[in-house]
Amino acid sequence: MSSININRKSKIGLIDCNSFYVSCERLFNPKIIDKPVVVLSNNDGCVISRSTEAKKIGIKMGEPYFKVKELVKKHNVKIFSSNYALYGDISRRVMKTLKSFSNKIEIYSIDEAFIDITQVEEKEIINYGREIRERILKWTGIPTSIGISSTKTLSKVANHIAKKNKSGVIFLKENINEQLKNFDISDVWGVGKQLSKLYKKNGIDTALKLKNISNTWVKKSTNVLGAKTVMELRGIPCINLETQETKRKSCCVSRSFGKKIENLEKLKESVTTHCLNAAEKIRLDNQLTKSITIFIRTSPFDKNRKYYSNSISIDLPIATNNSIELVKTAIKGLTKIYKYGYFYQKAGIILSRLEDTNSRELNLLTPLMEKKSKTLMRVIDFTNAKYGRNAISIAQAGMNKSWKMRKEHSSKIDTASFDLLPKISI
DNA sequence: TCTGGGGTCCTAGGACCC
DNA sequence: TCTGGGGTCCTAGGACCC
Repeated sequence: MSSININRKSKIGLIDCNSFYVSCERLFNPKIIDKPVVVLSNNDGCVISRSTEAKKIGIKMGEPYFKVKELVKKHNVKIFSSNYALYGDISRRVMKTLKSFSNKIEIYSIDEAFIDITQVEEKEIINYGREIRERILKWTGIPTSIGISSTKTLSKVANHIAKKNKSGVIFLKENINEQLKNFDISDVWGVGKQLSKLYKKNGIDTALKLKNISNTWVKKSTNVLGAKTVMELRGIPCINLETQETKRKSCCVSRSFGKKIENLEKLKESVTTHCLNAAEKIRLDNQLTKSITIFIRTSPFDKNRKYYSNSISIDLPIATNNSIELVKTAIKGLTKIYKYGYFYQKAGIILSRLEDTNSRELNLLTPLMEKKSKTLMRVIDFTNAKYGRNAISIAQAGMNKSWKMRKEHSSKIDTASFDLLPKISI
């Protein structure tokens, strides 16, 4: 079964890791446990994870790093560049621990999962939540918060409250309205920037007011998702628990450059590198792509220069996951959208309309070439897995990569390496 | 000087057909 | 001069999430 129906009597828990990336860095660096810590996005661009101490200082989520440098210096905040290999690994450990409680789990993001715990009796529910927290902390070292209620949207609300609560576990059943009354509309799951603006303009500034809005109004003013959110706040489940991990439908690889680039050759290098990475990803999942999109843009923040952004989508004649073929197509597309005289800040590719390799079995008519290229791709993937990404690459990807992103604060922790484990002297 | 990256879903509107 | 209407399918772009 890939999806579990949630009903009014369900108990759905949302487990969310506290300051996840920061917590991961702290695992390997006990000295920073009580210190203000932040983790930066790729290219050391924005703040994407903050410890409680860092939040208190006034460092905001998503803020550009250069804007908080003063605060960082003043309060001696510890800074980390992001290390997704590490976070992915720790995330798998957390999810595995969670599965020791139940298989009725939806892994919602790298640091969040829904769990169906309907079988647990109401009077036991808080204790059960505590047990989950304790086990995850003990087995992985990661602190979590748990919100429990009868719909996903309400358990999100509960989780939000649990984050600010000492116990870390909230069961939302009685006095829901009391809680929703003080719950800001923009913190409701599914209500983003645009919807917030619309709701606030109409005097709806809390979750309770949204809950009590008329069905006709919400359907007329928003879309089905808006209506679902309202129903879910009322305790009427509209969103199922997706227990089966599905394959991705598209695959995007893009990066900002460490410094802006003007030159087509350098853009080609980066697009080539992105293609190789994306192709490897879909091969790993046994997928083929039927369409590739290439996009480039200059910085949207630079008010002194003219903005340029363009993309092109190209359909592949036959679904493929062959790196070389994808690179060739991408370069062709890039050449079409490239304009001389701009300082580019970012480039990327998207593979879409992905399908399973199995859906297209090789048969007698399959050209020999295709079989050969499959073998070549397998060898490349194997070598790169063993000797590090890009051990084998193609010349087009460039050797010195002067456009490479900034990563000045990396903890360089590799969970597959013994050398980096803390040493104990006896 | 310096502003992330990778996804999903929905919908309006165009293309096409009869 | 007059220039339908209704249906389906597809896609780009927008909104949302973390």
